[in-house]
Amino acid sequence: MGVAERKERHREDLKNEILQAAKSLFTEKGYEATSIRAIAEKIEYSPATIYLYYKDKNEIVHALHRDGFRLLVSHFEVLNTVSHPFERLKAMGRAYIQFAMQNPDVYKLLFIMEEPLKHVANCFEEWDEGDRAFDILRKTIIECQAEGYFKNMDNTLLAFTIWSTMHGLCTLKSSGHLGHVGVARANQWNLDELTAMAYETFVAMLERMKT
Amino acid sequence: MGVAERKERHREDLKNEILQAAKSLFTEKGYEATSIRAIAEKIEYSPATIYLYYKDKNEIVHALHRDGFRLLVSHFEVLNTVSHPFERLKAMGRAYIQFAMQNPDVYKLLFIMEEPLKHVANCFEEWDEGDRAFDILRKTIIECQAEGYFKNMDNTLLAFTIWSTMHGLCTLKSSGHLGHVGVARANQWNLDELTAMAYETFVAMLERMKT
DNA sequence: ATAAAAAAATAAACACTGTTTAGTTTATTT
DNA sequence: AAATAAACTAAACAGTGTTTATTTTTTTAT
Repeated sequence: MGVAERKERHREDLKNEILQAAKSLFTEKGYEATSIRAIAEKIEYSPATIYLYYKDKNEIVHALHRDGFRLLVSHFEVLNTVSHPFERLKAMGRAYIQFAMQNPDVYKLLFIMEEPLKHVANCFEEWDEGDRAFDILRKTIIECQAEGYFKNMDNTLLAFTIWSTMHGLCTLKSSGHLGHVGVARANQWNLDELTAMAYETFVAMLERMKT
Repeated sequence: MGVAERKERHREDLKNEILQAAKSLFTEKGYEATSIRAIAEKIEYSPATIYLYYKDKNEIVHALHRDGFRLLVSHFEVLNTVSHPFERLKAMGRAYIQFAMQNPDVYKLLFIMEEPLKHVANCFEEWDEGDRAFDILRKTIIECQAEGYFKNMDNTLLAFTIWSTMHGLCTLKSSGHLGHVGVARANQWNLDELTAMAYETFVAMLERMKT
């Protein structure tokens, strides 16, 4: 009865091979510029074969979306070693920016594209990794409040605000908008320095939120 | 010699007609879902005619990009009547969110899509409206500093930070991410309320930046 | 008014895209 | 060895942005 299992394993292998090919092409050429035909050529199968393993292009995107959130959560997990909550919060911000810069296409998939999110909304049964990442932030904020930070502030609202700032910073940077206005007005710094310093400006604001 | 001028005027009319058709279709169906053929059908010309007036689809997008920034700047201009700089700053934030909510497709064109920005970068001669909008924010911050706000903070960096928060809030809201995590954790508010309150949370932070 | 020149508009094609259908090849079971 | 099931693919469909050759319309000159 090991035959069925071997075949099943082979199916899973090919499914994963498609995913890896798609991931590498998305990273190389971007989502819109990657065609099913290109993915098929990379794995040396016909385009129609892709559709035996994935319903459509969106399903491939969704699979990468799920993997992307796992990557982000694992990226955050090492920060559990930082015991002081406010230090951990500051490190989370830097880690978020780092993640966005190191994986721009994954970031796009997770937080910019609308299609993958719609798919998640239709899958009630499965636990959403995105929610988990948000709860990590919220939990850290609550711990900060126990240390005297952010008194009388709603933790969920503050989490939204902090997330917004991080997301805005990352997207304005990678879309080129920060570079466009930044080069002319702050030419003593390069783009990465500018991003880092804008974040430190925000941290300075958060630091004043004690008592 | 009025003949050439009349013809020129007719040319401009058609050019503008294409633009308006494109704008309405973009707003209705979104950028990617709007085809040249659909624009042509709307103005009742053949698809090829579009290319006599615009080099390609990007040039149409770019023209709308320019108009969009003019709209944004004009949206901000009424705020010059607010004399107190910090009040003006707060109002600018609300106006920014309002603009993004009322014109989601224009907002996408201005601050999310990368193509139009690249085009602007290649046009050194023309004054960029986007820069102007940023300078309005920066000028307001400088005036706030004269009133005792944001001491020892770099105005450009602070402008980036504030812009990032606004941009992050608007994009996370309209992409559905805010709704996705928000509905479960803050179901006493609807989406618009949630956005407004996250902004007020940020304003509360800015308010503490005095002295 | 008529023929020549110029301008404006288009039909048809090209090379792509995601996706589907019908058919062929390969592997397994009886 | 024949029948069945699984895996794969060639070819097509309807759509995309864009280009080329051609036709229609308008203007100019005789």
